[in-house]
Amino acid sequence: MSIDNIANTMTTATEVNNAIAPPPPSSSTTTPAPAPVAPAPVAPAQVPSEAPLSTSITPTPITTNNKPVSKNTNISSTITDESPLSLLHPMSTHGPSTMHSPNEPTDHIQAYAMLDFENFIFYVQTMQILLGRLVEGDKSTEALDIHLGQQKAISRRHAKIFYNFGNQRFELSVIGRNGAFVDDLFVEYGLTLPLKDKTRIQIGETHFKFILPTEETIPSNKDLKDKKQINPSDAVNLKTSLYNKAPSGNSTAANSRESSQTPQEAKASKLEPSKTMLKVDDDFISELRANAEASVVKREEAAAAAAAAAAAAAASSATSSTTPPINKDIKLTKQLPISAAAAIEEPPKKQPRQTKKVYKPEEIPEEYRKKPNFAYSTLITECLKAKCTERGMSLAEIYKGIQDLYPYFKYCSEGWQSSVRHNLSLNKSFKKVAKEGKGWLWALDNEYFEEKEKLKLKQIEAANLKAKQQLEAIKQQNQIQLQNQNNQNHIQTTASTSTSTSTPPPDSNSKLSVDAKKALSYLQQELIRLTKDRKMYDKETTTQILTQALAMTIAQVNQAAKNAGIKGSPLVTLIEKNPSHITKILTAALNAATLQITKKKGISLTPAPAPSQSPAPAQVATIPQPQQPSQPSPNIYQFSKPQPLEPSHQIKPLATPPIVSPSSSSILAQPAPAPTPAPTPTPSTIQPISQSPPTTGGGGVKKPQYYGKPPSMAIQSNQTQIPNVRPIPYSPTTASSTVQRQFQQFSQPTPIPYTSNASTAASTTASASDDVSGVISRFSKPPPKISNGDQAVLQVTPQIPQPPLTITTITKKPLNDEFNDSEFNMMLEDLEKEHNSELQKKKMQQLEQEQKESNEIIAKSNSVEDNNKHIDEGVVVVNNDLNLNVDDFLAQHANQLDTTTTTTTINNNDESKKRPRDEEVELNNDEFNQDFEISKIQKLE
DNA sequence: GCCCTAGTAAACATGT
DNA sequence: CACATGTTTACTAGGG
Ligand SMILES: [Mg+2]
Repeated sequence: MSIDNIANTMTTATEVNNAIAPPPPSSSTTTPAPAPVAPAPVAPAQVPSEAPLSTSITPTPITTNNKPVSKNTNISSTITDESPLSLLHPMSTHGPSTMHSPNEPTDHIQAYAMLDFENFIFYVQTMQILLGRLVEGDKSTEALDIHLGQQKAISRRHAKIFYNFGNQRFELSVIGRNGAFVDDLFVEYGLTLPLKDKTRIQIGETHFKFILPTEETIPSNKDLKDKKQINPSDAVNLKTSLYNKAPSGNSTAANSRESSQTPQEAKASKLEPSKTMLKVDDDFISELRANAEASVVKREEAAAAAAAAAAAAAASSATSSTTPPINKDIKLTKQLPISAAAAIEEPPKKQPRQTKKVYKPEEIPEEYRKKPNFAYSTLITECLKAKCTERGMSLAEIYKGIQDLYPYFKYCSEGWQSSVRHNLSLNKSFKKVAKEGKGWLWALDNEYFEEKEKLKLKQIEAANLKAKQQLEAIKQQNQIQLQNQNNQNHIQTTASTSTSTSTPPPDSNSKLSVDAKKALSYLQQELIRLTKDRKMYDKETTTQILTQALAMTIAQVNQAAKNAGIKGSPLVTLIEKNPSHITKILTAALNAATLQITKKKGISLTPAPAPSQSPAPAQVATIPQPQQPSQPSPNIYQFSKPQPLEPSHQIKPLATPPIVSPSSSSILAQPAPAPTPAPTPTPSTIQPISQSPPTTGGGGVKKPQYYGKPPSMAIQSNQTQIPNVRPIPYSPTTASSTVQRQFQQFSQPTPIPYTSNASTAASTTASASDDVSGVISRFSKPPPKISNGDQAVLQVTPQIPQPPLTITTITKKPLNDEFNDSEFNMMLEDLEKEHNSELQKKKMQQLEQEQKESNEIIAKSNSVEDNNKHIDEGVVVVNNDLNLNVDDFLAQHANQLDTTTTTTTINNNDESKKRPRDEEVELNNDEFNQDFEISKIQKLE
C-alpha cells in the first residue's frame, strides 16, 4: 500500500544508488582503534543500566568488546552471517564496518539489540541507528547505519531506532515520508513508537525484525537465532559502544552521565570511536540529552531496571560491566529495591505509553529548537491573553495554545506540561473557573499582578533604595546650591505602609555636580510632563510616585551604566544623547511607581469611583447570601457551607487607612453572614486585617479540600439546600464569580469520597462546613484553619483596570518630604489642576499602549537574551556609550505596565517573603485581602 | 552560605 | 483500567 504510493513522492533521480558504497565508515570500521575500548567502564553513563538488553546476560561479551566487534562500530556492526548480503539490494550499510565484525564475532558480539533482516543481521550497538536510502553524493546519507534499498519510496533518512532513556526502551521514529509498517500496521511519517522484542518492521520493501536480547535469548543463546548465528544474548553491555570514550571511558561512571552529556564530551567521545559509522553524533547527543531530560526514570522503571540489573548480576555475577546506572537511576533504584525476581516479572508490564513523538533536532525547525526564554507563568499568561475566552481555557487548550504560540513545545518532550500544571496551581495569577465536566477553566486573575508586583516591588524597592539615597543626596545639594529657599528635606522613607524599605539615611556625601543637578531637574520636568497624562492622585501620593519613579529611573540608569561599565555620569550622558530613552525609562518607572505606591497605600486603583459604589461591589455584596436559589450558577451549592466569605470580607477593609475602600468594604460588610450561622465566625465588625484568620471554628474558613472540584452540578444531590441549581450554565455574572469563589475556596462538600463518615453526615445538611473539615482532614495534613491564599480564586474578572483615573483618595498623611522643591510643588499643583479633566480614557489608552509597548520591548529584549548587549528596537536603543539594559528595568515593570489593573490589595503588613507552608501562616492579611478583594468586577457579562 | 524564584519530576487524589 | 487534571512535594540551579 503505502509503499507504492510512496515511491512517487520521493525524490527523483537524484539518487543514485550505489548501494553499497559504504561510506567512509569503513574506516571506522576499523574497529580496531576504538574497539578495544573496554566498554565496561566507560559507558555507563548513558546506558541505562537496564540497558536494553539484558546486559547482564552474557558474560562473555564484555570482553568481547574488544574484539572486533564493532565496538567502534558502535553502530551496527552488521554482521551477517551469511554474508554480506544484501538485503535487497545493497544493504550495504556500513557494510564495511559491519562487515568487519562479521562472522565470527558472533560469539562476542555485544549489542543492545539486533535487526534481523532477511539476508543479514545488524547489531545495534549504539544508542541510535539511522536507516534509509544511501544516496551518493548526499552526505547526509553517509550517516546511515543501514541502507534499506534504492527504492525511492524509502527516504534517505527513513527511520531511526534509538534508545529512549526516559522510557527505557528502544523506539522507532519514522522520519520517512512514506511511513513504515510496524507489526503490519502502518505508521505514518513523524511517529515514534516503542519497539518490543520481535517487532516486525517494514520499510519500503525491506522487512526486518527488531530483536532484543531477552532473557530467554540470553540463556538460550543461540536459540533464537536459529538461523542466524547471532546471539543477541551476547549483547552485553553495549554501552560501550558509543559512549565510552574509548580511552578513558569511564571517568566516573556515575557522573559520566551528566558530564558525558555535555556536547563536547559527547562529541569527543563519539568522534573517537566511531566517527565513521554514525554520524549521528550531534543528533544523537542532543537526543540523548533530550531523552534524558525528558524523562527521568520513574520509580517503577527504575525499579525494574534495578531489578533487571540485579537479576543480571545474579545471573552473571561477574559482569560488573553493567554499567553503573546514572545518578538518577541510582537514586531511584535505591528507592525501590526490588527483588530481582519481581523485577523480572515486571518487565512484562506493558509499555503502553505511546510516547509522543520524539523529534530529532533535524526534524525540528530551527527556530523552534530553543526553549522560549519565558517563564512558564509568562507563557501561560500570554496564552491566556491570546486565546482565553471569557470564561477561561481548559488545561488542554492551554497546552495547545502554548504550543501554538511557542512551537517549541510541539517538539519537545512532555515535561513542560507538568510544569504548566504546576504553575497553574501554584501561581495565584491563574484562577480556576468552574466548568462542566472534569477539570476547570483557567483564567488570568485580575490581580494577577499582585504576584508579579510583589516580586518586582521587592526588586525594585531594593534598587530604589539606592537610588533614593542618591536622589536625596542630589536633592540636598540641589537645594543647597540652588537657592531653593526652604528645603527641609528630610528623608523619611515613609510610605504609609510599612515596608517600604528602609529609609535611607541620606548620605551627605554626595557632591553633586552641576550636571547632576541639571539632570535631576530635567528628570523632574519630564516626570511632570509624563504625569500630566495620567491619573492624578492626591498630592502626597503623587509626590511619592514621582519620587519613586525618579529614584527608579536613576537607579536604572546607574545600574545600566554600571553593567555596561560606563563611568562618569550616565544620567547626564543619557539625557544629552538620548533623551527619548530617558523618557521611556521614566514612563516605565512612573508606571511601576504608581503601582507600587498605590498598592502600598492600599489605594485602589480601580477606577476611581471610590465613593459611589460601582455595581460590582454590590454584586459582591449580594453574593454572600447563601442560598439563593435564584443564582443560576452551578456552584450554588457552595453557598451553603462556606460562610467564610463574610467574615473574611469584613476583615478585609484594611484597618489602616480609610482609604478608598469604603465602597467595597462597606458593602461587603453589609451582607450578613447568612448561611450558616456558624458559631464562631461571627463576623463581627471589621477586624483589622490582622492575621488572625477566621477561625475555623464553625464557620471558619477552612482550607479547601485539595482535590476535586466541586462536583459541579452534581452536588446538588447532596445538598438539598440548594434546590435547583442547575448545573451547567453559569453565568459569569456576579453570581458566578462569587459562587465560584466559594467554590474554590471550599471545595465542594458533597461528594467527597473519602470522608465517609462524618463528612457525609454533615453533608446532608446544609452546613457544609463540617464536611469540609472532614474532608480536609483527609488530605491536608494539618487541618488547616484557614484557607490558603489560593482559594480565593475569584473568578471575577476585572474590568477595568488600569490606571486609575481620577484622583482618588486622600491621604491624611502629611506629605513626605520627598520632593520638596518648591518648583516641583508648583508643578505638581499645576498638574493637579490639569488633571481633573477627564482625559482619562485617552490617557488610559495611552497608558495601555505604552504598556504594551513596554511589554513588547521587554519581550524582545528577553528573547534577545543579551541584556546588556544591545537593545534592539530603536525604542530602547541607547547610545553606544550607555548600554543600558533597560530590559531589566522594563522587565521588572512589565507586568505593571501592562495591565495594570490594580489590585486593591491591602498589605498592611509587610509580607514576609517566605510563605510558610503552614496553613496558618499562610493566611496573612495579604491573602485575605487579596482574596476578598472587593474590587473585582466581572468582566463581561 | 542563605533566601528565593523557577523549573522539573513525580507522587497522589480524583474525575472521565 | 488508562488517562486527564490538579495539588503537593522534593530537588536542583541560579541569582542576589
Ligand atoms: Mg492558581
